[in-house]
Amino acid sequence: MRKINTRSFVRATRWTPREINLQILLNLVREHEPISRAELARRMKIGRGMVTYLTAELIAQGALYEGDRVDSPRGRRPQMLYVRTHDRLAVAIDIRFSSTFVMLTDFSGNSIALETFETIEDVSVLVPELQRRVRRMLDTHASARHCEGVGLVVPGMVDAVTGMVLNAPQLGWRNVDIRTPLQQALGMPVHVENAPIACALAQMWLGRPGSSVPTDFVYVTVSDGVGAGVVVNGQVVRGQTNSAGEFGHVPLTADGPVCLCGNHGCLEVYTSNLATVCRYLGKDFSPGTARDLLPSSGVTIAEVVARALAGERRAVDALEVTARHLGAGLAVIIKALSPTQIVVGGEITEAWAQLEPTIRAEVARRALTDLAAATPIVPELSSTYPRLRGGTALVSAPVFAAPRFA
Amino acid sequence: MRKINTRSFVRATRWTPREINLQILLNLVREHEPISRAELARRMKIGRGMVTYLTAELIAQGALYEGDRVDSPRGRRPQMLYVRTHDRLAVAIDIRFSSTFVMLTDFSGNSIALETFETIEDVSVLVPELQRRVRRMLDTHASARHCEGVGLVVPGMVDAVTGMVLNAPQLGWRNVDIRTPLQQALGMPVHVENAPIACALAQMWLGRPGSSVPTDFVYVTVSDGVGAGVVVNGQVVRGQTNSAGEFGHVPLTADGPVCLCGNHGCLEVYTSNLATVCRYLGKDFSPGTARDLLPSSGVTIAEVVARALAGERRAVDALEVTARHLGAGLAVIIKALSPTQIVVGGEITEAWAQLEPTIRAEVARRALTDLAAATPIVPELSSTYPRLRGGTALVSAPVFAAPRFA
DNA sequence: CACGAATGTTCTGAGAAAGAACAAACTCGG
DNA sequence: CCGAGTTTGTTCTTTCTCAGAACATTCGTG
Repeated sequence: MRKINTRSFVRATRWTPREINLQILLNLVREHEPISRAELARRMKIGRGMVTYLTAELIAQGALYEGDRVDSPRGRRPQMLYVRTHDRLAVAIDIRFSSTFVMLTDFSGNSIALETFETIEDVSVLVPELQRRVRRMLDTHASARHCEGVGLVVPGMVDAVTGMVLNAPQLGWRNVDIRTPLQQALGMPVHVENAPIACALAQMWLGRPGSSVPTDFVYVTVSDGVGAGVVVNGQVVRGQTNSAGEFGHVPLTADGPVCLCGNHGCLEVYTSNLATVCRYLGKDFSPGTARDLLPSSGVTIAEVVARALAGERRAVDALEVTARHLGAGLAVIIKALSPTQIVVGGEITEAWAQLEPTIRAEVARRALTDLAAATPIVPELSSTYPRLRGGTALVSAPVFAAPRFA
Repeated sequence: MRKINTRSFVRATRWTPREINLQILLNLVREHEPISRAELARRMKIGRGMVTYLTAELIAQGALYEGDRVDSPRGRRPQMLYVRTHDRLAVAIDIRFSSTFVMLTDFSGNSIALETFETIEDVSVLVPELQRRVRRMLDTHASARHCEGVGLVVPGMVDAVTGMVLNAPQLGWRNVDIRTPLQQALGMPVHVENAPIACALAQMWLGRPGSSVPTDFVYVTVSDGVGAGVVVNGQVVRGQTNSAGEFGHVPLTADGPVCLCGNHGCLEVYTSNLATVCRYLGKDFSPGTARDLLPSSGVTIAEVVARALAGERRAVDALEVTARHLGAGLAVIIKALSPTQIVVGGEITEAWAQLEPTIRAEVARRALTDLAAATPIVPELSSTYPRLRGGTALVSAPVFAAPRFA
């Protein structure tokens, strides 16, 4: 659902319908490709002549391309249209607590190359390193295909307009501008976004063709912290201070463990990967100790999940408790926003089969209505690199999303 | 911020810009009235000719009217335009646990007549009673002015499309259709809406002229229950199951008193009027006893507020505790949505001066950032009948809100 | 190989926005 | 009292896009 904001663009001009129709057409192709001009005309209830006119412009822009003619029962065989994605590239970068991932993808999110290195927190060192790696990747793999931008995903709040990283505690960044230097170094547009929002955008714009764009859902990321990307009426919710979706710091209890944010009993202190690992190790979770404890113990969340899948009792129990609290957190989201769907991302989703019954039961127990209790909750496996898909979406989504009118 | 949904209306036609511009123009007049054509042209950055053309249509439709010419320093004196509200009427009905309010208002929410009677829960008795009262009101006070509809506000979930009351526990209504019979009885359109959402709509569309339409805020109602109307990107959030905004049932503690919804420690069990009165009376709050206890004790929330204002220690303390928990609840809303403003409605706002410091302190203590902590929290006094204003908004808002394209 | 049927293109007309030109109404200064 | 200057509001012409019809293309079929 794309919107035209009649407040920010002051007026509709003679070209407004044209821009709207171009947008609708592009999205119809995106959702139904391959699709013929005649079919588009039927769906949009406009003449085929108009479609010819509009597609010509989109083809000239390089947004669509014509495929082969395809068989049809009778009459002239239709010429199919496709969204041009395979030769338009994007670089997705995911900066996390310990590792940084760099992936070269095409516009539909298909991986072309992937690199990993230890996270460098000093921006003045990080930017040249990224520059070297991205350059090399493009030289090696791009082969004449054009890279249209970089999508940088960070664990923390980001200003939507300036791209400033306002606060990313895991990286120790406060009011860091990485966009400007990286943009200069690489000579291409750089988009910076908070991880859950980027993941939500990927859900919207990199979903399977044929499925329509989801318009009311919440993407919950469970990693070192717990965050959420909220989409309402087809628009990402950032809030006044770019801090919407901080469901990780919703309190579940008034007297639980202290969280990094200073409050007691936040969802995050029960369900973050740190908390789960601590629980597995039999240690009390506390924000101070966890950071030091975990690396020294050598146990990672992936390890805990693997052991749970192998049937180790202690690991299963630790995840069980995480699932129960996560269910409580999701129940809050359902009460607040009543989304059509909740997508959960993070390492623990690899054990979804074991977690789901507990989560569902907890949600059902707390839901206000049967319908709310039945809210679909689906996992996105971390093996599909959701955050890197989010990075790609940062570059490719603006092509499909609502046009901005000056 | 009005939106045009490019998904539901399939395409933009040649008349789309015209409809958009009519909408923008109408809203500019609404926000800046009185305003001249020349000023509108400057704001919309279009020629004065276009404005003449568009205003002519709106005047013909009866949406605008021309006022007097006013003085200007030099040149031809501009002719001011106004939104036609004073001779367009609406009936607002607020059905509450004990009393039902019926108000005849004009389109800007000015009260013309007000009646109250004891709530009748049986719809087949309620509808004829409402019919009698509305008829009489219109006969007595309308005097040639046309009543364009009824806005009915109920404490509970309402289906946005059908107008069915899905669940209103205070009235004992489940899947009750009051819209159809009332519409037939009165022969005018009836809009049914959940109270917090209606109040939020009133905030958007019946705000003081000169102030722009707020686009990201939450309206929290504190009465027998606690609910919220959520507005994001200029659109009301209803959620999949029409149950968005149920912040009253967000848990503050895991082991607090049991709520009507079956869970422990909901915001509502600490901050609803029932809870506050129970606390004042020194009784433990429990959903079963409260309903019976309060009428028999004869103490109302208004009484408690009055005694607190008069300085009675016990009343002040009871409200203090309510305020602290309310602050905790608002903190959850701020984390979830980061709104630009929170509006609080309900009887307890009459004691706002005493409550505010406590609420603010609690919000600040729990907020994640300084900016979030500074989120404006403003009261709407119940003496201004916010729910009835909401009823009026149900009728008048569609005139200003986004047009629907077939 | 003519015919029907479907797709895709081209052409003409209608209607709205854009903007220039014009009319109206007022102030101010001589 | 009158004309210059200024601002508002109206009218008229131009321009550009949508709408829809007519036309061209390309297939299967008898």
